[in-house]
Amino acid sequence: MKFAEIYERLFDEFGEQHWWPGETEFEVIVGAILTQQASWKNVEAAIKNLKKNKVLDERIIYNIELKKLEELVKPSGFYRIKAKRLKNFVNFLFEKYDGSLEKLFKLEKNELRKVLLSVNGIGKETADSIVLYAANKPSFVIDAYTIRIFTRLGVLKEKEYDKVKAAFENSLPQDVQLYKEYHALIVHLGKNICKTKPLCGMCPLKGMCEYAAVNNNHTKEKSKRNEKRFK
DNA sequence: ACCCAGGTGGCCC
DNA sequence: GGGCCACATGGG
Repeated sequence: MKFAEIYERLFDEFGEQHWWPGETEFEVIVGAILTQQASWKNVEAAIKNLKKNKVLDERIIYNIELKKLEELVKPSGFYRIKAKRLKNFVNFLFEKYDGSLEKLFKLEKNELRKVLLSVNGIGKETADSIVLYAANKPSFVIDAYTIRIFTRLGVLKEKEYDKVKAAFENSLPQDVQLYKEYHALIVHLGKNICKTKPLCGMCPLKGMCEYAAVNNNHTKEKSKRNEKRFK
């Protein structure tokens, strides 16, 4: 019930987010893998390297030497493991779908999600990002911001990925464009406003946000981290 | 000198 | 099923 209202507020405040920035389906997939726990700025640098060297292509990544690929994706961080993950994906694509994204994307969305999850290095968020932003099928993407923000809002009790995903999908029409925009707006809010401190005065969700609860959560999270760090 | 970023898998209990 | 950890670059 609240999910639609929050979307409206975010959209009114921030407008179209123009996600995903990738030019091709494959570029979206590469971006989805490289952006794991990395800033998009760093991912852009890595993708730029791939483009400059004309490597941003399924078959070329399939054939390229791992060491070479590692060098190119280095700016995105975790570069050895991410190079391996890109290889894992294209290996999967060529061995099971003749290297054809078109064939892969013919799968029904839940089936597509399932096979993507079978690739080592593609977890739930990456799989959903690929289903939604590359294959254009309505699979709501959940990330750390989504769980943090909606828990603080009191809209969510559950923090488990699949349950959170179901909560969004059961409250919204199955609309690819809406799912794309909503996730992008949540990330925008998380990055710019709800990051380290709840700036409720500037937040488009003011009035829905329990300020005290938010503050308490922050304090708890901080002290828990500090406790760990100083031990 | 910290902290954080559009996570994931492996290992342990 | 949950808690920890490694993975690594670039920016605040």
